[in-house]
Amino acid sequence: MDKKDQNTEQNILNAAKKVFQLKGMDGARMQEIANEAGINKALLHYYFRSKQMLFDAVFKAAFEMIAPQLNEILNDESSIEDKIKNFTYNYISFIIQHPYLPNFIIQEINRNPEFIIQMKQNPGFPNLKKFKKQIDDEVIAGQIKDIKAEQLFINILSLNVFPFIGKPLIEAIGDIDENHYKQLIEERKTHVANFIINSIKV
Amino acid sequence: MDKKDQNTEQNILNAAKKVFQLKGMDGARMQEIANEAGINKALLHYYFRSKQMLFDAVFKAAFEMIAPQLNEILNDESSIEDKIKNFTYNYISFIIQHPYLPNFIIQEINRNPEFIIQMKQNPGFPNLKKFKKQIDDEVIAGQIKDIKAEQLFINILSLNVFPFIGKPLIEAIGDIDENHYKQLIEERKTHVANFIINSIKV
DNA sequence: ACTTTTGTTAACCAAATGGTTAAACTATTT
DNA sequence: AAATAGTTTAACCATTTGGTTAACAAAAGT
Repeated sequence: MDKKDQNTEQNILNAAKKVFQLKGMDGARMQEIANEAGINKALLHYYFRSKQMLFDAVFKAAFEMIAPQLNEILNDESSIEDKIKNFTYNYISFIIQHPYLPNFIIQEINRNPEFIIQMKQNPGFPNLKKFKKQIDDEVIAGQIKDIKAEQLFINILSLNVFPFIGKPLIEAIGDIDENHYKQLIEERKTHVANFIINSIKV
Repeated sequence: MDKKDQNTEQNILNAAKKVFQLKGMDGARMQEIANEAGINKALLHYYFRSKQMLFDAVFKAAFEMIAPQLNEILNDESSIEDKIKNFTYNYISFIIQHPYLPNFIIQEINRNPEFIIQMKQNPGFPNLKKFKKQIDDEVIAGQIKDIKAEQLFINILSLNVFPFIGKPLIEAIGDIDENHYKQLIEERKTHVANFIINSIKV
């Protein structure tokens, strides 16, 4: 009935994504993925030979959703101020739609750092080169305060990514409920850019 | 021979800490912990009834190492500028000594958010109240730019915690090797505070 | 000395888990 | 319609894994 049933492979991928992103590689169970997909466990192995291969497919798909977002700040042509504004707004909007993505990727990369080394071979893999040149140039031209491109990049990434990964911790310490958290994240779409730009503008 | 052998319980805790922090609850194996501690697997169950209880002990100990660090910025009496400087410097120095701590705690809280809700009952649990009042007062007094205490807190936490959690990602994107990474982190002991203060100072 | 308690181990167990097999069912080709 | 190829399932299997048991050793108490 469901449109999904017409494409078992995609159906499996969707189910696997759900379970893997929630429980991680180690915590996920093939049976649970099969249940989620409404199929037999053997069928998982028919389409994807092993748990590892199924996981790899899910992880790769997840990373390919994130990579273009990062390239927006790394390789775009606009001024640094516009880039930060656009990136912050777009990234946070995007993650609101896919809240499990950042934690999933970070967690699995930490579990097995070799993953990211393999991904690095990919042509579209984010790269700091261009960004570094732009920052160095703008610093020399006196358009922004003196700052290392690497540090600025880490700061941008931190301010945008951590609030999602650290959600339960932030909620607990700040006595913040689900709604308040959502509202804070919504504000951050513009707040984060202002915060960064305030700090580096001359 | 080893001094550790005199206290099996602590010996087990150390081994468990090592394995759990590296592999997480789901990825850790009781046998591996036993091997790491150089003892029989049954002895783990003699001292800590179950994997869950052993894990709880390790997690609690880990959180109790982090909590006082956070309270430094939340409950200290000094000016906001001094607090940010001190906290940043001390926190980063501390985590350099315990690099697996942030990722372990964040990962396990996300896996089971109920953990942190239990921890919240604890008297020493970090709390935003005092910090919030201080920020609100300093904003009204015109000593710092207009900013919500919650957002500032999230920013401080993000800039300090994420660089450790996102290490492999940062290294991959920035083409940064172990040494360069260490150097960047070292710089951040002061850089982060300057970055934040720059942004909020009037 | 001997009894009791505490600490430690090897062997074992039941349940869970990733993976396989052989059969059945469905769609496509001839 | 018969044969072929592709899809799906129930039952099964080997291994791993958390946990238990019973016996043994070492301290501690008497």
